[in-house]
Amino acid sequence: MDEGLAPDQLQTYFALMEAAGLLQHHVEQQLRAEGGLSYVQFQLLARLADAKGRLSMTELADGVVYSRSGLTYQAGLLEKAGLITRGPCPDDERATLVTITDDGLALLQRVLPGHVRVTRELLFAPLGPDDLRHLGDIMARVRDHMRTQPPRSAAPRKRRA
Amino acid sequence: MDEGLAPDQLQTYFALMEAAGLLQHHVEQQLRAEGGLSYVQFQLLARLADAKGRLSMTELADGVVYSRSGLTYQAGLLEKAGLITRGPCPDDERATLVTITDDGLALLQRVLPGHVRVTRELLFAPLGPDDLRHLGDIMARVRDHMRTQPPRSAAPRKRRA
DNA sequence: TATTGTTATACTCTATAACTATA
DNA sequence: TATAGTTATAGAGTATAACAATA
Repeated sequence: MDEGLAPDQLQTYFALMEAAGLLQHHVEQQLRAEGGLSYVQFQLLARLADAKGRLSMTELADGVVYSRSGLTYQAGLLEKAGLITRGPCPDDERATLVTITDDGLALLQRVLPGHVRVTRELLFAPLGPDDLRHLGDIMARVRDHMRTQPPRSAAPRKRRA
Repeated sequence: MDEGLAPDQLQTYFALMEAAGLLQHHVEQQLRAEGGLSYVQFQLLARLADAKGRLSMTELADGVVYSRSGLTYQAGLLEKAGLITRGPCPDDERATLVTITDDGLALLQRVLPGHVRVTRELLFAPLGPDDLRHLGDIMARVRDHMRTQPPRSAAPRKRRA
């Protein structure tokens, strides 16, 4: 099996992508309806709430957004909504430190129950304790592996639509 | 545990979402670079290739796109690129039947090896045979469960950014 | 020179509603 | 009336490149 995927690999891949897509779609609907947030914005707020201190723009972007300007755009929206603040960094005057506001934390709290509800009903409902253990172990390993992969600068041919 | 998620559930959920996001991002880069296709377009072509016959627009949209006009837009692009054709349906004159062209099939073939390569290197590299079996079984069950869930018309409160 | 962040801009994609035509 | 598909249009989001300021 040097090239191509075995049939069970292909099925697993497609099942994973479809399930993740459906889950993300439902979660985005819930976040939008109950908090006016996109999933990216939710991720940024959650990351800021987790890192109780402040994060630089670069640290905040990591893994969530794939371009500098993309984060500047989102941070602009969140700041305008009063959910975060941006300020100078004492250590490095080039950097901007981002902090979540009390309103931001409150919004996160308001949105979380529904978020958890959707996740539980859609993802965990059909799984037993063993499934959960296996899935958590596997996905943690996969995620860690992906994080350490080089950005893969591949860009060979290019044609068509 | 009637409300909220256990810590291991939360970790599993986040690991799944991050891994799926990273995988999708890499796959999209590869598809764009080697075939000029978005992931949605790839899904549509793959679905058409799989269903060797023709599919109506509604059948084609199912699960991939969440609005009628979204599919019309994508189908317009694919047709303009010569990858699909649209024609009338004998059974139901309201419907449009979509077919993948030889060029569409050829493009799919050209893109598939790289697609498989990314998937193997990113998703399957860190997994053993048991992992693959577990993951395939779990995700198939989760996907099937999600498919049968009602569209959940929830849309309670609505505020903020 | 390299890095942090912003801005300007163009582009892709999606969703809503209005519309046509057929069942 | 309900359904299949298209169109018009507006809005959100992303990426590229050029830029300013600091390391």
